[in-house]
Formats: sequence, C-alpha cells, structure tokens
Amino acid sequence: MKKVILVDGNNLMFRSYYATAYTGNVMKNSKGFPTNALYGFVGMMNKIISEEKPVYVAVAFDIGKNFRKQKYETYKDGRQATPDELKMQMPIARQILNAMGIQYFELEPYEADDIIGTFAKMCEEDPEYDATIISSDKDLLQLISDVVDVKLLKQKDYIRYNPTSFKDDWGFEPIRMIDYKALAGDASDNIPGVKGVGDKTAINLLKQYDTIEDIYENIDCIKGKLQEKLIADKESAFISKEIATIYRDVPLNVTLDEVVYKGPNLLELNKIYEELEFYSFIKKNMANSATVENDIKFHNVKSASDLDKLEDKISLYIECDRENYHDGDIVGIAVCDSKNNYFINNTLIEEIMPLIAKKEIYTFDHKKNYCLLKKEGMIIDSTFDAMIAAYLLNMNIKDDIAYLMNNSGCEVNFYQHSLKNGFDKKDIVLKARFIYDKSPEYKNALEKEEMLDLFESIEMPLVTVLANMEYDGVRVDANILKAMETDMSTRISELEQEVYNLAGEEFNISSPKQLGVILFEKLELPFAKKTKTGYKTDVSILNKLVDKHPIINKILEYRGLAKIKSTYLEGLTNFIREDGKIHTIYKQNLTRTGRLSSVEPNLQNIPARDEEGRKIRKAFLPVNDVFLSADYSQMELRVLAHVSGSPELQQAFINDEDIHTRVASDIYNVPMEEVTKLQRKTAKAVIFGIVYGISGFGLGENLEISAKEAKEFINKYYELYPGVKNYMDNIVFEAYRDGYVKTLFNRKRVIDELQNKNFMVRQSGERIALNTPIQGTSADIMKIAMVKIFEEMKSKNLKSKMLLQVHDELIFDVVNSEKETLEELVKRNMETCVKLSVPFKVSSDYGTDWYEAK
DNA sequence: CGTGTCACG
DNA sequence: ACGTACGTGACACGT
Repeated sequence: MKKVILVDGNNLMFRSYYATAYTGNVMKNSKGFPTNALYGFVGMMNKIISEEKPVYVAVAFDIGKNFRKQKYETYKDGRQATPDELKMQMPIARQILNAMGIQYFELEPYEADDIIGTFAKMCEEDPEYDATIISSDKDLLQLISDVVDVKLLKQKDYIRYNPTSFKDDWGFEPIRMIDYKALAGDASDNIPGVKGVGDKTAINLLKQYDTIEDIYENIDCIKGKLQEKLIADKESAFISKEIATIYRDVPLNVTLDEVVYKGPNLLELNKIYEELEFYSFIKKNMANSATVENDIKFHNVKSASDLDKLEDKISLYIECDRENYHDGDIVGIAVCDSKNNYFINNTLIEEIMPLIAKKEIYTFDHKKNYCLLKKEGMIIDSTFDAMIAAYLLNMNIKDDIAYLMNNSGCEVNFYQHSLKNGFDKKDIVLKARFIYDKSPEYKNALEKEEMLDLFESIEMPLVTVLANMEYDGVRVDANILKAMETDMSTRISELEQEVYNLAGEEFNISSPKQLGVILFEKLELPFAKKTKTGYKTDVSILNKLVDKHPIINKILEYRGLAKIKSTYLEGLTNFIREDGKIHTIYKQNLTRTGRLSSVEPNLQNIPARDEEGRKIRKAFLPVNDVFLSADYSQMELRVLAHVSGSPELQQAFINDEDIHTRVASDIYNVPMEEVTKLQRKTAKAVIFGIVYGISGFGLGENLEISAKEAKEFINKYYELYPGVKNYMDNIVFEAYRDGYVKTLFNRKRVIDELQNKNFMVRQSGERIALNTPIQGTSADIMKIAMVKIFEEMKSKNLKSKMLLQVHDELIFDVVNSEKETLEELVKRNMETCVKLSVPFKVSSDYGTDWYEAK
C-alpha cells in the first residue's frame, strides 16, 4: 500500500494565522515581515512528516477566482477579506514546500478542496494507494471512503475519521455531508441551506433519509413546521448541495507517482528560515540532518616528514570537541596548501605544530585555535581569519563555518550534527580547503569595500589580544560569592514571607503572570498595562505604584535580590573553573556596530549602578597585586562631537567642561555654577536620547514629563547645537541613498530596515543609521587602543595582564612594580591612539578587587 | 523554546 | 493611526 498525504495548505495557513493573530500582535521578524502563519505552517508540516512518514505528499492551495463564487455570487460573502499580513506570507509557504521537497498544487478556478478531492479520487481508482487528508475543514469529510481517511485538526490535537468512526459520530455516511450542508448550511462559507434547520435537525433527517432528493420525494411523511421550512427553501437546499459538493475532476495532469516526497533541501530551507528568523527550526534541521556525502582526497599525516612538501602559505582548521573551546580538546587538525590537503591526528600535535607555526596561516576563528593550542603549550599566529573577514563583509555572523560553507554551495555537516553523531575527518579537511580557497575572495572584497585596513590593523591584531585575555581569565573567589549567596537567601525568604502576608496568599513572585494577577486583579492597583500573556510588571510600572501599596517596595527588593542571586552569585560560580578563574568568550563577530560581546559568562554586565549589586565585584580579584581600571569619559559624546563637526560641542570638550552641566546651562539659560542636579540630569537624558534618535514621547517617558515638554528640550538642543541636527539629517539621508552607514574607520553596516514597507521599521532603521557611526566609531577606537596597549606591554615585557573590556573601560591585573609604567602607558594609548577634533579623557583607578577599582 | 524582566555600556 | 531610544546576554517561568 502506498500512502498519500493530502494537505489543505490554505487551511493550515489560515489556522496558524488566526491562532495567534487574535491578540492584534502578529509575530514578525526583525525586519517587520509577519511570520506567524508560516511558523505554525512549518511546525505542522514537520509534524505531518514525522508522524505520517509519507511516501507521497501533495499540498493544495486556493488561487484566483473560483467557480463557486462565479456561479453563486453570495458564496463566501460576509467573510472578512484575507488580512494583508496573511497574504504576504502565502508565497513564502510555497517556497518552503519547494525546499521541503513537497509538491503543491493550485489551479484557477478551483479551490484547495477540489484539488484534494481529485487526488482522493485518483487513490480510489488505483488499488495500490490510500490517502489521508489533513485539514480542520469539515467539508472535506465528504471524501472519506475505504481508502481515504481524514485527520481533522482540532485546537490542540485531531480526530482521525474513517467510514466507521465517522458514522459513529455523525450517524450517516460521509458522502452525505453534502446533504447535511444542503440542510444546515454553513455560515462561514455563506451557504444558506434551509432556514430554521440546524445541526440537530439535519442529522436527524439524514438518519432517516439518504439524501435531500430522498427527503423531498418523501416530503409528505414529514410533518408540521419542518415540512413548511423544507418546502420554502427547496431551491436553496439544492443549490447549497451543489456548492458543498467537492469537484473531483480537476485537470491537474499529474500522476500519484509524481507527488513522491523527495525530502528537504536543507540549504535552501535554512536560507528561508534564516530570513524568517526561525532559528529553532534551523537548529532542528541541523541536528536531524543526514550526514552530508562529501568527497575530498587528503593525506593522513603519520609523521612530520609527510608535510615536507607543504607550501609556505596554508590554511588551518582545528576541530574542538566542545562548543566552548575553553573546556574542549582538539579532535583533529587539517591543513591545506594550493595543491594538497592533510589531516593530522590530535596525537601528532606536538610533533607537527612547530612546523606549521612557521607558515603564513589562513584560519577561521583563530581565537579558538589560539586558545586550544596555547593549552598545549604552543603559540601560533594567523594573518587572515576568514570568520572576521566574513563578519566585516556583513556575510556571516556565526561561529560555525558550516553556515558560511553551506551558503557558498560547499556542503558540510553543521557542528551541532558532528557533536551529536561524531566528527568526520573529511568534514575537517573540507573546512580547511574552504578557508584556503575562499580567503583570497574575501580579501579582495575587503579591499574593494575599503575595509582591508580595518581588518589588518585593527581586527586581526585584536584576535590575539582577546585570545590572551580569555586564556588568562579573571580570578573569582567562590567563597566570597558563596557568603553573599547565603546572606541573600535569608533576605529573599524574609521578603517572600512579607510579600505573601501583604498579598494575603502565597504565589510565585518570579512569575510575571501570577504577580500581575495579584497586583491588578486581587489588589486592584491602577496603571495596569497588558502584555501578550498578562500584565506588565516591570520596574517602570512598579515604580508608579510604590505609593499605592506597601507590597510594591517588597516586590522591587525581591526582584533585585533574586536577580543578583540567580544571575550573578549562582551564575558566575558555575563558570569558575579548576584554576579558580572565569574564562569568558569575547565574540568578535556578533554585534552589528562593531562592539564586542561577552558570553559564558557575560562579564560586560556585572552590576555597577546599584550598591547592592556592585558588591559582586568584590569577588573579582587580581592574580598579581592590584586591578587597574581605565575608562573613557563620555566616549560616545566626544565621538558625536567629532563626527557631527558641531563647533559648540567640540569647544565644550576642548575646554574640558562637564558636558551635561554645559548643556543644562545652555538649555535653561543659567550660568554653569547655578545648574541644579535635576537640570543636569535632564540635560544628560536629552543628550543620550539624541544619540539614540529618541522621540519626544520616549524622552518624556524616561524623564516622566509630558511628550510636549520633552520635545521642547529636544528642539532647544537642536537650536543650540545645529551641527548635531545637521549630522543627524545628513547621516539618515546618506543611509537611504547608499543603503548603509560607515564608522570613521570604514566599518560598514548595511541597513535593510530602510527599504522596509512598514513605517515603524523604517524609523527604527533611521535610528540605527544615526547611532551606528557613533557607537561603532567608539568601538573601533577602543579596539585600536587595546591593540596598541597590548603591543607596548609586550615590547616592554610587562608581566601585568589586560583582563577585561567593557566597551569603554579596560581592566588590568597589575604587578605592583609596574603600576606607574602601566598606568601611563594605558592612559596615553587610550587618549592618543586616535586623534580627533576633540581630546579623549581617560580616568583610572586602582583597587585590590574590581569593586575598589573605581 | 518563546516571553518577560533586568544586568551592563 | 501607529508606537515610541542604540547595542548586548542570562535567568525564571510556563507552554
């Protein structure tokens, strides 16, 4: 028996759309394209494939005009027009099916039902096949037969109907569904039926009579009101029957054998998912993907002499057995030159690597290589990291080279897959081959985009700097964290009790859902704002409620302590390794602005603003003698002053004025000495808002003043600093014109949002356009400073270490004897590594732990 | 695994 | 009429 799955594509898309769209919030990707229907659709298709394991699949869609509407004008009248946000998703569903290896059918003037009916008929005519129809549309139940069953989708699960189970449920044969519709009608399709006859009456009639023809032949046997109704709407009944009858001879010109399920083209499918940002589906695809069949010839290196002919320029790929290379080991190594490919077993590392280290090496994620080899006591350099190159070229933002390769038509298993199913030598060799072959291309592209200098003088040297920072790690005292945690736990349980008492019941304070119900339903507090799943309970809301109920302060305190405990006290402890240190990973290929990010754990968001959280920093200790912290003051504003060319702003920095006081003094028109704290705070918020492209509304929210007042502040600022206003208009103009913006060091960010049809998305694109050159240039400068400092420390043979970077701040682990040398060196490099029209100012401090330093 | 919340610059 | 500040990462909850 060959099983054919027939899917009602339209029905699946509509269900998925309305399943989530009723709230008014439609799921969208970051570009604003609606994706909710597709998300449900893909989930359903995956489920169908995994549950039914079909050999043949066909999906049917409605398209264009349909003959029922042409014949009966009122058919489907009163139905809401398909929302645009659903319409937009329909073509993508077809693309997805193509990539899934599933055929779909649509043919004017037929509907999806008719196409499914036609396929079902084909199954009935060929004893080799049977069919399962999948839909939530009851119309299709009429197609049930000995060889056709229907999986009728319900809200959460489904009912599978065959002739027997259908009859048990409905009391008549499946094909009599059309007579049922003739009588009861169908409000959703505007099929009239017989007025006054509904579900119950129709079913009763069909238990006694076969068809409506039968009913009208025996109309005399039916009594009273019902007879009257039937006679009155006889014509309507027959028309309804005709409308409800699925047409089963659609000229599809296809045989069942042709709808064989081919299986997915994962490359293509993942590309579509990437666009839609369906990362969970990509992940699933990767883990389940069948092993890629690849073929490449390579030498299995047995000893150093096997590499005698290795050219001077090579590519190197090192595979690691863990996702986090700080606790992984080398699985195998591949090197390639222009002619040959070599695989090197991990047992030969010590013998082979010194030979390799002498070459000019092209790599992918050299920071990973560096750390893995340093653990084995070896140091190697790379002149070209293809991962970084691809990042600058806006191509690839992932660590797994398989993304880049698969997108370039070079099939290789994803790392996730190898991790689960074992590593393949061939894959490792292929990766090295790819690096060798592609790097020249990337280099040309960098040159063309004028980013070669950024790449060679900033990003590549930085790889080594970051590798050393990660490798060295920062010492964290688990005992200090433990002591804090004990104290914290006590206070948290006390607060818990107090909250329960004030609420009059026990509930989970950490659950926004439960908390929302307590606050806004039980205690009936004001300012309730809804989210998708309940009430908003974030700080800004809670702060408004502080005076309304004593519970609020307790909740705020609980929240704060719970955060500290789980994320920092417990979270950080889990990352302390055997050496008593935390080794973070700096992602150099992630942010769209050029900043670094820090993961596993994130050491760039250790509490600093609130005293309570700040104490976490007491657990961070130097391995040498003291920490030195050096941070740029008002870095981004200085960069703004420079790139905008605003003479007023520049002068303020040249005069070394307190910039917020300066702006407050200008805005309020008072002497600088008379600026109040509030005025300064307001000015500060205005200035930051400007850098982010804020609106009057946003600033108003932030300052808790009216949008109108806020707007006046913004206008006043523009008046005082016309250069800034001019810059903002200009950069947005250029971004629309070019499709991208650049930093001072030519780092380029493409802004697709500006081409989006959605106004909100475009506006967001404009804010990105004006913020990126500022944030990005600052990031560039910090990177330059780090490279220079690292190099000078090396040339001076200093034992102190650069440990951490937090965007505008560097932390060093300092040997006492080097204090003065290092402080001077660090400040000088940070302040003067780049010369702008305004000076940079760096403040620094020492401390016996991170809390004390600054 | 998505959502809400909150930590940092 | 809409929704409303840039860039990140991690955790608890609940489906």
